[in-house]
Amino acid sequence: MTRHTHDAAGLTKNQTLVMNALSRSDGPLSAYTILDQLRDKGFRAPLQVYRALDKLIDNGLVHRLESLNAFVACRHSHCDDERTITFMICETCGQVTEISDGSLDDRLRDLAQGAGFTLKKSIVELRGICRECAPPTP
Amino acid sequence: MTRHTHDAAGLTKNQTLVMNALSRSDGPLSAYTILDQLRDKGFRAPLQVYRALDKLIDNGLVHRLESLNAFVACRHSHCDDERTITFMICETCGQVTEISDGSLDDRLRDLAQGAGFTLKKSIVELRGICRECAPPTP
DNA sequence: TATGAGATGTTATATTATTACATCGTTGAG
DNA sequence: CTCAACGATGTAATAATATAACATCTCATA
Repeated sequence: MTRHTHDAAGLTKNQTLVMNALSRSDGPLSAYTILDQLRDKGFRAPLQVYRALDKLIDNGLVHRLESLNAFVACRHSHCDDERTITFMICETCGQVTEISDGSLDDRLRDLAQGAGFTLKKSIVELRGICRECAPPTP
Repeated sequence: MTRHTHDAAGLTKNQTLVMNALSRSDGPLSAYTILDQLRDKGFRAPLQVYRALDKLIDNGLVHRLESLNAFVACRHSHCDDERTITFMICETCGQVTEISDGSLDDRLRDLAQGAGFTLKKSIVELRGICRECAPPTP
């Protein structure tokens, strides 16, 4: 058995707490927001959050949004793991949508390969206004 | 005449100093690194750097790298202004290469449109190892 | 049981970014 | 010409994000 597990995915106590905080939220959370939400569960220091986030990100359960310095629970069916994920971030409501698109992924790989660049990770974040927040069509 | 200009592009004194610091550098610089480089030119506070950066970014002369919290001078021929720029960031040497690719841009626009998302800005940053830093081909 | 790896707790500090407010220079309306 | 308005600047303080360093704890297993 793996160590200190507290749920089906084999997460530790802190990892589970952080994961639950992100899953409950309908949008991205900053590390410090998570910390505040978990103070009454015994969290004291940012490192407790950052350490859990690191593992969750390694496992693919959480994504980091670089342009927000914030984190979201992965909403994906995890059939397509190694593929680039495109995040659409609404600047009005804060909602984040994940898209996995094969042809985008292919194009990015081709671009990298064409430059002799060994691709480790692709970051794609689209900033704009989501359908719900857009002015209604007349 | 426009205000406080100090060079051909119509930049102010502080904007010119920050621009020059970035142009001299062969890689991205953090705002605080720029601040340190400009202390002997009279810079005292981060805000002097951030304000200049904001304008330079508005003008398209500087790009912000979201995954590094750092800034680079634009190396582009500015023929293609409104297009998505892809940054290839070498995690070994720190060099950053800009690529402007039409088909990538088209794909991102299509993805956004398909979701009813009004696209304001696309962030594409590829992390990996550049050709020069890669192990030599045997 | 001893031990080693990974998880955790805690304090301090580093790094990145913004708020708030005062001043100054130029411009343009009157 | 004067002065109001705007944009750039200067400065201090603080907010927000992230990591370093070190001690302790838990558990699997050798």
